Amino acid sequence: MTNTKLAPTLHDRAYKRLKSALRTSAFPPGHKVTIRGCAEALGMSATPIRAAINRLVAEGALEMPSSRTVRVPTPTIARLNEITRLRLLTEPLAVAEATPHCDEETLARLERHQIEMAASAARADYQTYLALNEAFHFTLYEASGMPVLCRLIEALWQQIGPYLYLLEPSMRGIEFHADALRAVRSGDPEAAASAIKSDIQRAADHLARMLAKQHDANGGPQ
Amino acid sequence: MTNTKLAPTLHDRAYKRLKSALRTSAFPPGHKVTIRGCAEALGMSATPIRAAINRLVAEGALEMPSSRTVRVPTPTIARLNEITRLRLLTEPLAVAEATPHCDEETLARLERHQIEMAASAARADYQTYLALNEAFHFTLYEASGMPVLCRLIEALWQQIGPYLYLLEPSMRGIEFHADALRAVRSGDPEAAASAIKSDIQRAADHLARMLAKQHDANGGPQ
DNA sequence: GCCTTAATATAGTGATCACATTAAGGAATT
DNA sequence: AATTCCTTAATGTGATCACTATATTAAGGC
Repeated sequence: MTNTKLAPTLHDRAYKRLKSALRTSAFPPGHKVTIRGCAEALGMSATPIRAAINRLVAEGALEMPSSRTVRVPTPTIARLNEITRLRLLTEPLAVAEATPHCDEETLARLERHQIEMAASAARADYQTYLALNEAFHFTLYEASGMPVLCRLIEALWQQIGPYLYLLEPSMRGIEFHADALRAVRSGDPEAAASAIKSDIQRAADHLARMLAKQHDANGGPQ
Repeated sequence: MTNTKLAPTLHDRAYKRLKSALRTSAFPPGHKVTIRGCAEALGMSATPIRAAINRLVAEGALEMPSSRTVRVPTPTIARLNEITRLRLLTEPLAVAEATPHCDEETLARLERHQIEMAASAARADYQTYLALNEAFHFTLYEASGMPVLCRLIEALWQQIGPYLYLLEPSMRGIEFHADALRAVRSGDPEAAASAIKSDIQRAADHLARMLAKQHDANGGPQ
């Protein structure tokens, strides 16, 4: 019992730090991610960084064009559209499946998340808002009892990480969460799925608008 | 231009070897996979093995219960059912999307794969049959132009690897491939999707039957 | 002045080593 | 004979080092 704090390995910490950096768009799109660079930045050796980068590449959060270079994926409208389609396919299924399996405790946690989300939105605290949004969605999804589906959705979220920061100025979507919560409470899977669909669609529309604006602000291709 | 053969790194070779071993059920379910053991078996150092194992864990092909042990996932009926549902959700979509985008060359490749599949089935060459089956499905899916979806489906296939060998005695499913091919040729997305659905459902039914038989051959739980 | 080529810096690949932790096996005691 | 404790073997973690390939830059020639 010399040290009870060493349980999370350096691999985990490196992975979480890098993942968080990607989620918050700390690296610009197309940025080259190097092992030695990250190692120096995070103050650890190359080994845990290597593992973390490998994992993120395997998950699709980073791309490896030439097996020699690793970089942050560049947002494209086509990619965003594809991910949105896949989210619309998978997440409503998770919600519909979760609806009959939701116990009181899960419902209470969802409610709490939703209330705190409204509070953080009022404070314009974007970081907390995003974290709570993720927590709301995934506590709901995990109630489906479909772990493979949950991992799959997580991978999709990982891949829209670089886009998320574009949503900052809006911070809407809570109303759809309320709809979903009501539908789950009354045991209506289709209504719950539909509410989540609206939530996803709204976020995607907003992102597409932002991306298009930013795209022709850069003056077209090349 | 001294050496043109070194291009595939040891990481890749280790990954492919392990992946193939899992695909062909070379390791029994629940088998403990150790870094040093694999390193000695594959005749290489620990470093590439570690990366390969990490990647396979990230992809869900291996599971890591205690961050200290890595093992081959144990097949359960619930897991198989979930993966089947997700396959039925995603793969028909890929086929329907691929149908209008299939050019002549892709169609020719699909036809060739199908013919060779029939030949390998006649020879009872199960390894080749499985490889060609995979090739058929993924050339079709990749014609959809949805790379994220394709990666996702690949992850699902990875996770049914330990189950596949159970299918050995049957080697059916070519008829659904023929249906799918016809539907794609005539530009009917729904019919193509439906054919793939039948293919998946048939394989799943067969697997479930085998799994149930093996399950009560082991005499219930414990 | 531009293109080509060589040299250097940078970064990934892979091996090896030291350390910590856990699991297993054997021996001793009850 | 069974159980418990201690020793030892096995394994993952993390660091470091040597090697190699690639990219960048500078210098020389056309």
